[in-house]
Amino acid sequence: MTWRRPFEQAWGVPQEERGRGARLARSEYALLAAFRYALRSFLRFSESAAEGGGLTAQHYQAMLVLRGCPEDRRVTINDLAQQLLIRHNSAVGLVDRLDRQGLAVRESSPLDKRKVYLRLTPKGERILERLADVHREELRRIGPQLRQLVQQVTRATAAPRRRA
Amino acid sequence: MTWRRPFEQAWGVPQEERGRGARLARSEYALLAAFRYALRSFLRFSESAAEGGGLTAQHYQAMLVLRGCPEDRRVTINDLAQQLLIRHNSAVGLVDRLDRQGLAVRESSPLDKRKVYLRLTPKGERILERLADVHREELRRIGPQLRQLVQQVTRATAAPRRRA
DNA sequence: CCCATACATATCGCGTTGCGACACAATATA
DNA sequence: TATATTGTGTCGCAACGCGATATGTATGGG
Repeated sequence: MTWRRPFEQAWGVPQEERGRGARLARSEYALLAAFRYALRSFLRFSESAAEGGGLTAQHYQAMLVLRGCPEDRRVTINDLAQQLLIRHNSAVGLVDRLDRQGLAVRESSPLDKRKVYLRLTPKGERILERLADVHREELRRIGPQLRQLVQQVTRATAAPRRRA
Repeated sequence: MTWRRPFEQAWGVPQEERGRGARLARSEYALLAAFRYALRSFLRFSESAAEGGGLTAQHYQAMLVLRGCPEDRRVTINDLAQQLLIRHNSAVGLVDRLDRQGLAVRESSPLDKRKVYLRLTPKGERILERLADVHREELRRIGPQLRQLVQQVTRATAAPRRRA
Protein backbone atom coordinates (compact mmCIF):
# COMPACT_ATOMS: atom_id res chain seq x y z
CA MET A 1 0.00 0.00 0.00
CA THR A 2 0.87 3.68 0.09
CA TRP A 3 1.22 2.98 -3.59
CA ARG A 4 -2.23 2.57 -4.91
CA ARG A 5 -3.04 4.26 -8.16
CA PRO A 6 -0.03 3.81 -10.35
CA PHE A 7 -0.53 7.08 -12.13
CA GLU A 8 1.29 9.39 -9.80
CA GLN A 9 4.51 7.51 -9.46
CA ALA A 10 5.12 7.42 -13.17
CA TRP A 11 5.87 11.05 -13.52
CA GLY A 12 9.41 12.00 -12.82
CA VAL A 13 11.70 10.60 -15.46
CA PRO A 14 15.13 11.16 -13.90
CA GLN A 15 17.83 10.74 -16.49
CA GLU A 16 20.16 8.71 -14.32
CA GLU A 17 17.62 5.95 -14.36
CA ARG A 18 18.70 4.85 -17.77
CA GLY A 19 21.71 2.90 -16.59
CA ARG A 20 24.38 1.71 -19.02
CA GLY A 21 23.19 -1.20 -21.10
CA ALA A 22 19.62 -0.98 -19.92
CA ARG A 23 17.46 -0.01 -22.86
CA LEU A 24 14.37 0.83 -20.84
CA ALA A 25 14.26 2.86 -17.65
CA ARG A 26 12.23 1.76 -14.68
CA SER A 27 9.97 4.74 -15.13
CA GLU A 28 9.12 3.57 -18.63
CA TYR A 29 7.95 0.24 -17.28
CA ALA A 30 5.98 2.19 -14.71
CA LEU A 31 4.33 4.17 -17.46
CA LEU A 32 3.40 1.05 -19.37
CA ALA A 33 2.07 -0.44 -16.13
CA ALA A 34 0.06 2.71 -15.45
CA PHE A 35 -1.44 2.54 -18.91
CA ARG A 36 -2.49 -1.05 -18.44
CA TYR A 37 -3.89 -0.13 -15.06
CA ALA A 38 -6.05 2.51 -16.70
CA LEU A 39 -7.27 0.00 -19.26
CA ARG A 40 -8.06 -2.54 -16.58
CA SER A 41 -9.92 0.10 -14.62
CA PHE A 42 -12.12 0.88 -17.55
CA LEU A 43 -12.73 -2.77 -18.32
CA ARG A 44 -13.60 -3.45 -14.70
CA PHE A 45 -15.99 -0.57 -14.76
CA SER A 46 -17.55 -2.06 -17.86
CA GLU A 47 -17.92 -5.44 -16.20
CA SER A 48 -19.51 -3.92 -13.13
CA ALA A 49 -21.89 -1.85 -15.20
CA ALA A 50 -22.91 -4.88 -17.24
CA GLU A 51 -23.27 -7.01 -14.16
CA GLY A 52 -25.79 -4.51 -12.88
CA GLY A 53 -28.05 -5.55 -15.75
CA GLY A 54 -27.39 -9.23 -15.19
CA LEU A 55 -24.98 -9.61 -18.06
CA THR A 56 -21.29 -9.53 -18.88
CA ALA A 57 -19.00 -7.11 -20.69
CA GLN A 58 -18.96 -9.44 -23.70
CA HIS A 59 -22.71 -9.22 -23.95
CA TYR A 60 -22.44 -5.47 -23.96
CA GLN A 61 -19.81 -5.42 -26.66
CA ALA A 62 -21.78 -7.80 -28.83
CA MET A 63 -24.88 -5.67 -28.46
CA LEU A 64 -22.87 -2.59 -29.35
CA VAL A 65 -21.87 -4.26 -32.59
CA LEU A 66 -25.45 -5.17 -33.39
CA ARG A 67 -26.75 -1.71 -32.62
CA GLY A 68 -23.87 0.20 -34.19
CA CYS A 69 -24.00 -1.72 -37.45
CA PRO A 70 -24.81 0.36 -40.53
CA GLU A 71 -28.52 0.44 -41.12
CA ASP A 72 -28.33 -1.17 -44.53
CA ARG A 73 -26.47 -4.17 -43.20
CA ARG A 74 -27.32 -7.13 -41.07
CA VAL A 75 -24.93 -8.82 -38.70
CA THR A 76 -24.21 -12.54 -38.98
CA ILE A 77 -22.40 -14.74 -36.54
CA ASN A 78 -19.26 -14.39 -38.57
CA ASP A 79 -19.55 -10.61 -38.66
CA LEU A 80 -19.89 -10.57 -34.92
CA ALA A 81 -16.85 -12.77 -34.52
CA GLN A 82 -14.84 -10.47 -36.76
CA GLN A 83 -15.88 -7.35 -34.92
CA LEU A 84 -15.16 -8.90 -31.53
CA LEU A 85 -11.90 -10.40 -32.75
CA ILE A 86 -12.90 -13.87 -31.66
CA ARG A 87 -13.35 -17.15 -33.52
CA HIS A 88 -16.74 -17.94 -34.93
CA ASN A 89 -17.31 -20.76 -32.49
CA SER A 90 -16.79 -18.40 -29.59
CA ALA A 91 -19.36 -16.11 -31.15
CA VAL A 92 -21.79 -19.00 -31.34
CA GLY A 93 -21.60 -19.48 -27.59
CA LEU A 94 -21.95 -15.77 -27.01
CA VAL A 95 -25.06 -15.59 -29.15
CA ASP A 96 -26.45 -18.62 -27.33
CA ARG A 97 -26.16 -16.66 -24.09
CA LEU A 98 -27.62 -13.50 -25.57
CA ASP A 99 -30.51 -15.56 -26.87
CA ARG A 100 -31.06 -17.34 -23.57
CA GLN A 101 -31.23 -14.00 -21.78
CA GLY A 102 -33.66 -12.56 -24.26
CA LEU A 103 -31.30 -9.83 -25.42
CA ALA A 104 -31.01 -10.88 -29.06
CA VAL A 105 -32.51 -13.41 -31.43
CA ARG A 106 -31.37 -15.40 -34.43
CA GLU A 107 -33.05 -15.01 -37.79
CA SER A 108 -31.93 -17.33 -40.53
CA SER A 109 -31.50 -15.62 -43.86
CA PRO A 110 -34.07 -16.61 -46.48
CA LEU A 111 -31.63 -16.06 -49.34
CA ASP A 112 -28.67 -17.97 -47.95
CA LYS A 113 -29.94 -20.52 -45.50
CA ARG A 114 -26.49 -20.96 -44.03
CA LYS A 115 -26.42 -17.45 -42.67
CA VAL A 116 -27.91 -16.47 -39.34
CA TYR A 117 -28.75 -12.83 -38.83
CA LEU A 118 -28.86 -11.36 -35.36
CA ARG A 119 -31.30 -8.83 -34.03
CA LEU A 120 -31.55 -7.06 -30.70
CA THR A 121 -34.78 -7.55 -28.82
CA PRO A 122 -36.58 -4.52 -27.35
CA LYS A 123 -35.31 -5.62 -23.96
CA GLY A 124 -31.81 -5.80 -25.39
CA GLU A 125 -32.10 -2.31 -26.83
CA ARG A 126 -33.35 -0.91 -23.55
CA ILE A 127 -30.53 -2.41 -21.52
CA LEU A 128 -27.96 -1.46 -24.11
CA GLU A 129 -29.03 2.15 -24.06
CA ARG A 130 -28.50 2.39 -20.32
CA LEU A 131 -25.14 0.70 -20.59
CA ALA A 132 -23.95 2.82 -23.48
CA ASP A 133 -24.90 5.89 -21.55
CA VAL A 134 -22.90 5.03 -18.45
CA HIS A 135 -19.97 3.98 -20.57
CA ARG A 136 -19.94 7.29 -22.35
CA GLU A 137 -19.96 9.08 -19.04
CA GLU A 138 -17.14 6.98 -17.69
CA LEU A 139 -15.17 7.59 -20.86
CA ARG A 140 -15.68 11.27 -20.46
CA ARG A 141 -14.41 10.97 -16.91
CA ILE A 142 -11.25 8.99 -17.65
CA GLY A 143 -10.70 10.19 -21.20
CA PRO A 144 -8.20 12.94 -20.43
CA GLN A 145 -6.16 10.67 -18.17
CA LEU A 146 -6.15 7.94 -20.78
CA ARG A 147 -5.08 10.25 -23.55
CA GLN A 148 -2.35 11.72 -21.41
CA LEU A 149 -1.03 8.27 -20.55
CA VAL A 150 -0.90 7.27 -24.19
CA GLN A 151 1.01 10.41 -24.94
CA GLN A 152 3.43 9.90 -22.07
CA VAL A 153 4.17 6.32 -22.99
CA THR A 154 4.84 7.12 -26.58
CA ARG A 155 6.73 10.29 -25.78
CA ALA A 156 9.08 8.48 -23.44
CA THR A 157 11.00 7.10 -26.40
CA ALA A 158 9.88 9.41 -29.13
CA ALA A 159 12.72 11.71 -28.12
CA PRO A 160 15.32 9.65 -26.26
CA ARG A 161 17.95 11.48 -28.19
CA ARG A 162 20.63 11.81 -25.50
CA ARG A 163 24.20 12.69 -26.22
CA ALA A 164 26.41 9.59 -26.29
CA MET B 1 -17.51 -8.27 -44.63
CA THR B 2 -16.95 -5.10 -46.59
CA TRP B 3 -17.24 -3.73 -43.11
CA ARG B 4 -14.09 -4.72 -41.36
CA ARG B 5 -12.40 -2.12 -39.27
CA PRO B 6 -15.17 -0.27 -37.50
CA PHE B 7 -13.24 2.95 -37.50
CA GLU B 8 -14.26 4.33 -40.85
CA GLN B 9 -17.96 3.95 -40.59
CA ALA B 10 -18.20 5.87 -37.36
CA TRP B 11 -17.37 9.21 -38.83
CA GLY B 12 -20.30 10.96 -40.29
CA VAL B 13 -22.72 11.98 -37.58
CA PRO B 14 -25.78 12.98 -39.61
CA GLN B 15 -28.18 14.92 -37.48
CA GLU B 16 -31.30 13.18 -38.68
CA GLU B 17 -30.07 10.03 -37.05
CA ARG B 18 -31.23 11.17 -33.65
CA GLY B 19 -34.85 10.22 -34.15
CA ARG B 20 -37.56 11.46 -31.80
CA GLY B 21 -37.46 9.70 -28.46
CA ALA B 22 -34.16 7.98 -29.16
CA ARG B 23 -31.56 9.29 -26.77
CA LEU B 24 -28.57 7.82 -28.55
CA ALA B 25 -27.97 7.85 -32.27
CA ARG B 26 -26.81 4.79 -34.12
CA SER B 27 -23.55 6.51 -34.91
CA GLU B 28 -22.89 6.96 -31.22
CA TYR B 29 -23.23 3.24 -30.68
CA ALA B 30 -20.91 2.80 -33.63
CA LEU B 31 -18.38 5.08 -31.99
CA LEU B 32 -18.53 3.17 -28.74
CA ALA B 33 -18.19 -0.06 -30.70
CA ALA B 34 -15.21 1.34 -32.58
CA PHE B 35 -13.55 2.33 -29.33
CA ARG B 36 -14.01 -1.14 -27.89
CA TYR B 37 -12.69 -2.56 -31.13
CA ALA B 38 -9.55 -0.50 -30.75
CA LEU B 39 -9.12 -1.69 -27.17
CA ARG B 40 -9.62 -5.29 -28.20
CA SER B 41 -7.12 -4.86 -31.00
CA PHE B 42 -4.50 -3.66 -28.60
CA LEU B 43 -5.25 -6.42 -26.11
CA ARG B 44 -5.09 -9.04 -28.86
CA PHE B 45 -1.80 -7.63 -29.96
CA SER B 46 -0.63 -7.93 -26.38
CA GLU B 47 -1.76 -11.53 -26.17
CA SER B 48 -0.06 -12.41 -29.44
CA ALA B 49 3.15 -10.72 -28.40
CA ALA B 50 3.14 -12.50 -25.06
CA GLU B 51 2.31 -15.80 -26.69
CA GLY B 52 5.43 -15.44 -28.76
CA GLY B 53 7.42 -15.75 -25.55
CA GLY B 54 5.34 -18.65 -24.33
CA LEU B 55 3.33 -16.62 -21.87
CA THR B 56 0.04 -14.79 -21.56
CA ALA B 57 -0.95 -11.14 -21.36
CA GLN B 58 -1.53 -11.50 -17.63
CA HIS B 59 2.04 -12.65 -17.16
CA TYR B 60 3.21 -9.58 -18.99
CA GLN B 61 1.11 -7.25 -16.92
CA ALA B 62 2.27 -8.83 -13.69
CA MET B 63 5.88 -8.49 -14.76
CA LEU B 64 5.29 -4.87 -15.65
CA VAL B 65 4.11 -4.24 -12.12
CA LEU B 66 7.16 -5.96 -10.65
CA ARG B 67 9.55 -4.07 -12.89
CA GLY B 68 7.82 -0.71 -12.68
CA CYS B 69 7.59 -0.71 -8.93
CA PRO B 70 9.49 2.11 -7.16
CA GLU B 71 13.03 1.05 -6.36
CA ASP B 72 12.64 1.49 -2.64
CA ARG B 73 9.64 -0.83 -2.51
CA ARG B 74 9.07 -4.52 -2.90
CA VAL B 75 5.95 -6.07 -4.35
CA THR B 76 3.95 -8.61 -2.38
CA ILE B 77 1.16 -10.84 -3.58
CA ASN B 78 -1.37 -8.39 -2.26
CA ASP B 79 0.30 -5.47 -3.98
CA LEU B 80 0.19 -7.37 -7.23
CA ALA B 81 -3.48 -8.14 -6.76
CA GLN B 82 -4.22 -4.49 -6.11
CA GLN B 83 -2.31 -3.30 -9.14
CA LEU B 84 -3.93 -5.87 -11.39
CA LEU B 85 -7.38 -5.23 -9.91
CA ILE B 86 -7.87 -8.90 -9.08
CA ARG B 87 -8.44 -10.77 -5.83
CA HIS B 88 -5.44 -11.99 -3.94
CA ASN B 89 -6.23 -15.61 -4.65
CA SER B 90 -6.19 -14.94 -8.36
CA ALA B 91 -2.79 -13.36 -7.88
CA VAL B 92 -1.58 -16.47 -6.11
CA GLY B 93 -2.40 -18.58 -9.14
CA LEU B 94 -0.78 -16.07 -11.43
CA VAL B 95 2.42 -16.09 -9.39
CA ASP B 96 2.35 -19.87 -9.40
CA ARG B 97 2.41 -19.77 -13.19
CA LEU B 98 5.13 -17.13 -13.29
CA ASP B 99 7.17 -19.25 -10.92
CA ARG B 100 6.61 -22.43 -12.88
CA GLN B 101 7.86 -20.72 -16.03
CA GLY B 102 10.92 -19.32 -14.32
CA LEU B 103 9.90 -15.70 -14.84
CA ALA B 104 9.65 -14.66 -11.19
CA VAL B 105 10.39 -16.10 -7.77
CA ARG B 106 8.93 -15.80 -4.29
CA GLU B 107 11.03 -14.51 -1.43
CA SER B 108 9.47 -14.62 1.98
CA SER B 109 10.11 -11.50 4.00
CA PRO B 110 12.43 -11.99 6.99
CA LEU B 111 10.71 -9.27 9.00
CA ASP B 112 7.15 -10.36 8.44
CA LYS B 113 7.08 -14.00 7.62
CA ARG B 114 3.54 -13.73 6.33
CA LYS B 115 4.60 -11.60 3.42
CA VAL B 116 5.95 -12.96 0.18
CA TYR B 117 8.02 -10.64 -1.95
CA LEU B 118 8.23 -11.19 -5.67
CA ARG B 119 11.26 -10.78 -7.84
CA LEU B 120 11.77 -11.07 -11.56
CA THR B 121 14.36 -13.59 -12.66
CA PRO B 122 16.98 -12.58 -15.23
CA LYS B 123 15.01 -14.60 -17.76
CA GLY B 124 11.90 -12.71 -16.74
CA GLU B 125 13.62 -9.36 -17.16
CA ARG B 126 14.93 -10.32 -20.57
CA ILE B 127 11.55 -11.39 -21.85
CA LEU B 128 9.83 -8.42 -20.28
CA GLU B 129 12.17 -5.99 -21.97
CA ARG B 130 11.35 -7.39 -25.38
CA LEU B 131 7.66 -7.32 -24.65
CA ALA B 132 7.69 -3.80 -23.24
CA ASP B 133 9.52 -2.66 -26.33
CA VAL B 134 7.02 -4.06 -28.80
CA HIS B 135 4.17 -2.76 -26.74
CA ARG B 136 5.58 0.72 -26.76
CA GLU B 137 5.92 0.54 -30.50
CA GLU B 138 2.39 -0.69 -30.95
CA LEU B 139 1.16 2.06 -28.68
CA ARG B 140 2.99 4.59 -30.74
CA ARG B 141 1.32 3.14 -33.80
CA ILE B 142 -2.25 3.12 -32.52
CA GLY B 143 -1.93 5.97 -30.04
CA PRO B 144 -3.25 8.74 -32.29
CA GLN B 145 -6.22 6.64 -33.37
CA LEU B 146 -7.00 5.73 -29.80
CA ARG B 147 -6.83 9.28 -28.58
CA GLN B 148 -9.01 10.44 -31.42
CA LEU B 149 -11.61 7.81 -30.66
CA VAL B 150 -11.74 8.80 -27.02
CA GLN B 151 -12.22 12.38 -28.07
CA GLN B 152 -14.92 11.50 -30.57
CA VAL B 153 -16.90 9.39 -28.16
CA THR B 154 -16.83 12.01 -25.45
CA ARG B 155 -17.43 14.83 -27.85
CA ALA B 156 -20.52 13.19 -29.26
CA THR B 157 -22.49 14.29 -26.22
CA ALA B 158 -20.21 16.91 -24.80
CA ALA B 159 -21.82 19.38 -27.19
CA PRO B 160 -25.18 17.97 -28.27
CA ARG B 161 -26.55 21.41 -27.79
CA ARG B 162 -29.01 21.52 -30.69
CA ARG B 163 -31.73 24.07 -31.01
CA ALA B 164 -35.10 22.86 -29.73
C1' DC C 1 2.28 -14.34 28.87
C1' DC C 2 -2.22 -15.63 26.64
C1' DC C 3 -5.80 -15.11 23.77
C1' DA C 4 -8.74 -12.86 20.42
C1' DT C 5 -8.34 -10.56 16.35
C1' DA C 6 -6.58 -9.06 12.11
C1' DC C 7 -3.50 -9.99 8.34
C1' DA C 8 -0.95 -12.47 4.32
C1' DT C 9 -0.90 -16.24 1.72
C1' DA C 10 -2.64 -20.60 0.00
C1' DT C 11 -6.18 -24.17 -1.54
C1' DC C 12 -10.53 -25.91 -3.59
C1' DG C 13 -14.26 -26.05 -6.72
C1' DC C 14 -17.03 -23.33 -9.77
C1' DG C 15 -18.45 -20.55 -13.83
C1' DT C 16 -17.11 -17.88 -17.88
C1' DT C 17 -14.54 -17.28 -21.88
C1' DG C 18 -11.75 -18.35 -25.81
C1' DC C 19 -9.58 -21.84 -28.55
C1' DG C 20 -8.55 -25.89 -31.97
C1' DA C 21 -10.44 -29.78 -34.14
C1' DC C 22 -14.04 -31.70 -36.13
C1' DA C 23 -18.87 -32.19 -38.18
C1' DC C 24 -22.44 -30.92 -41.33
C1' DA C 25 -25.60 -28.52 -44.30
C1' DA C 26 -25.98 -24.94 -47.92
C1' DT C 27 -23.81 -22.74 -51.61
C1' DA C 28 -20.50 -21.99 -55.29
C1' DT C 29 -17.52 -23.88 -58.84
C1' DA C 30 -15.77 -27.19 -62.04
C1' DT D 1 -22.83 -34.17 -60.73
C1' DA D 2 -18.43 -34.16 -58.17
C1' DT D 3 -15.69 -31.09 -55.43
C1' DA D 4 -14.43 -27.18 -52.88
C1' DT D 5 -15.81 -23.40 -50.02
C1' DT D 6 -18.64 -21.09 -46.71
C1' DG D 7 -21.43 -20.48 -42.42
C1' DT D 8 -22.82 -22.55 -38.14
C1' DG D 9 -22.69 -25.69 -34.68
C1' DT D 10 -20.51 -29.22 -31.20
C1' DC D 11 -16.91 -31.08 -28.21
C1' DG D 12 -13.25 -31.07 -24.91
C1' DC D 13 -9.50 -28.28 -23.15
C1' DA D 14 -6.94 -24.53 -20.73
C1' DA D 15 -6.61 -19.94 -18.67
C1' DC D 16 -8.56 -16.75 -15.62
C1' DG D 17 -11.17 -14.79 -11.87
C1' DC D 18 -14.10 -15.55 -8.00
C1' DG D 19 -16.15 -16.93 -3.23
C1' DA D 20 -15.44 -19.78 0.55
C1' DT D 21 -12.36 -21.70 3.42
C1' DA D 22 -7.85 -22.92 5.69
C1' DT D 23 -3.34 -22.06 7.88
C1' DG D 24 0.30 -19.69 9.64
C1' DT D 25 1.92 -15.07 11.45
C1' DA D 26 1.53 -10.48 13.98
C1' DT D 27 -0.33 -7.55 17.20
C1' DG D 28 -2.81 -5.48 21.12
C1' DG D 29 -5.41 -5.80 25.54
C1' DG D 30 -5.87 -8.06 29.74
